[in-house]
Amino acid sequence: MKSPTPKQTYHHGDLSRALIASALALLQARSDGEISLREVARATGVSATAVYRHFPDKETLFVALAEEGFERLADAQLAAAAEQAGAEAGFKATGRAYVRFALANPALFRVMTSHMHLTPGDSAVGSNRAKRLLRDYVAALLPADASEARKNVTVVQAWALVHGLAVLMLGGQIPPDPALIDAAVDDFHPAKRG
Amino acid sequence: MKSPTPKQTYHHGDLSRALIASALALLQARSDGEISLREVARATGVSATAVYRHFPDKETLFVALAEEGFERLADAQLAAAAEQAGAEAGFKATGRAYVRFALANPALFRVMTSHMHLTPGDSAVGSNRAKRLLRDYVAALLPADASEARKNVTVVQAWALVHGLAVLMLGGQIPPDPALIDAAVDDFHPAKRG
DNA sequence: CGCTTTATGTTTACGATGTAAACTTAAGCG
DNA sequence: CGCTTAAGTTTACATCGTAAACATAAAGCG
Repeated sequence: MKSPTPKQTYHHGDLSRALIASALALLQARSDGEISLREVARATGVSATAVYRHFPDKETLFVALAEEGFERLADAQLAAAAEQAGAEAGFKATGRAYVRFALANPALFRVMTSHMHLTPGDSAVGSNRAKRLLRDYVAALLPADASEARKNVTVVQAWALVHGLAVLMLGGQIPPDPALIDAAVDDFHPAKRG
Repeated sequence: MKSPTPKQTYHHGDLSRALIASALALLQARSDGEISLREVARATGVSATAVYRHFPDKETLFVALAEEGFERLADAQLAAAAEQAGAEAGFKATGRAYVRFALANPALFRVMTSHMHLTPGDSAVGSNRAKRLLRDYVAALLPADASEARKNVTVVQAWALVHGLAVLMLGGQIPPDPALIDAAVDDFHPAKRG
């Protein structure tokens, strides 16, 4: 049997997790601007090239960060939904949580959206939880005989609405006003018929 | 003697315009990835530091690119609206044009959205034309007694919807299907009451 | 136990980038 | 003409991502 305390068999002690942790901390600190590989290595107290033993390149490290971000987003959305009774209230709560998360974690959110295109397809991406939640809510809100295409369009609309709100507010194009988030999300009504 | 063709009073001949032109050409070619200052200078046939006689830094050059992009976007939206009769048809046409523009000019659109936060406030930003168009359409579509706040919310919703669609499609999160654009945009109906 | 292998890091090095500083050239103007 | 200044160039530097060579510690095996 192995040691009772969760120990690592590695040299330094699970560097990849340490790198991700310091990177997340850096992202939380600097709410804008890019973050560099070397900066992450420095914050972890390790040489820059040590990173390459755990990630093939900077991009891959950032994809890992993005995945952690999607996990947290999904957590926030599920928690927000759990506080609500009824499909419509829950649906809207997830939307508000999406925008609030982006505003609360601007740098992380930007990393998430910059590296979405590299998510390894169907492999374990945490955002799948959030996607399923959204799909289920849409199915519950639409008439039972709604076509699959119609559900799809509604999912896309809802996602685009909150994503657009988040990005535009982060970019300073729209005031990051909580009341505006609530109004814009709550007043979204899926078209009953196409 | 000098040449009779339109000459400039400057040394090289209006470098800043030449820089912007080659930068736009580069953006059209590479539909993804960043573009560097030195790359733009190289493409213009000039030394890297020559750029600094016309722009204080890279950021400012890119803001100029973004402004040109917003002009073109506004042109595309106004042209699309002009082809339609009636407020609702025109409104939707501008939305479709927004998303189509992004998909047709991915690199330019990314520069536009990355540098939106630096638009010099009220100073001559071309996007103001597009914003006014949107505002006017919303005013025409909403009941005459709609409050200013309600109009505002509708403007924000419409903008967020098309912007989110564009960004998510560019990021590969949503298939860049023209039919999906049409469906998502056309099925947007402003809430009559908040 | 010692020896070999392999995982994990480090140092060094290279080309690219953004930009500051010093220098050069060419227009414009008295 | 010579002076001033605007427009470019060369050089230099810190930083970045990352390749290559080297170092070391852990693991495995006789």
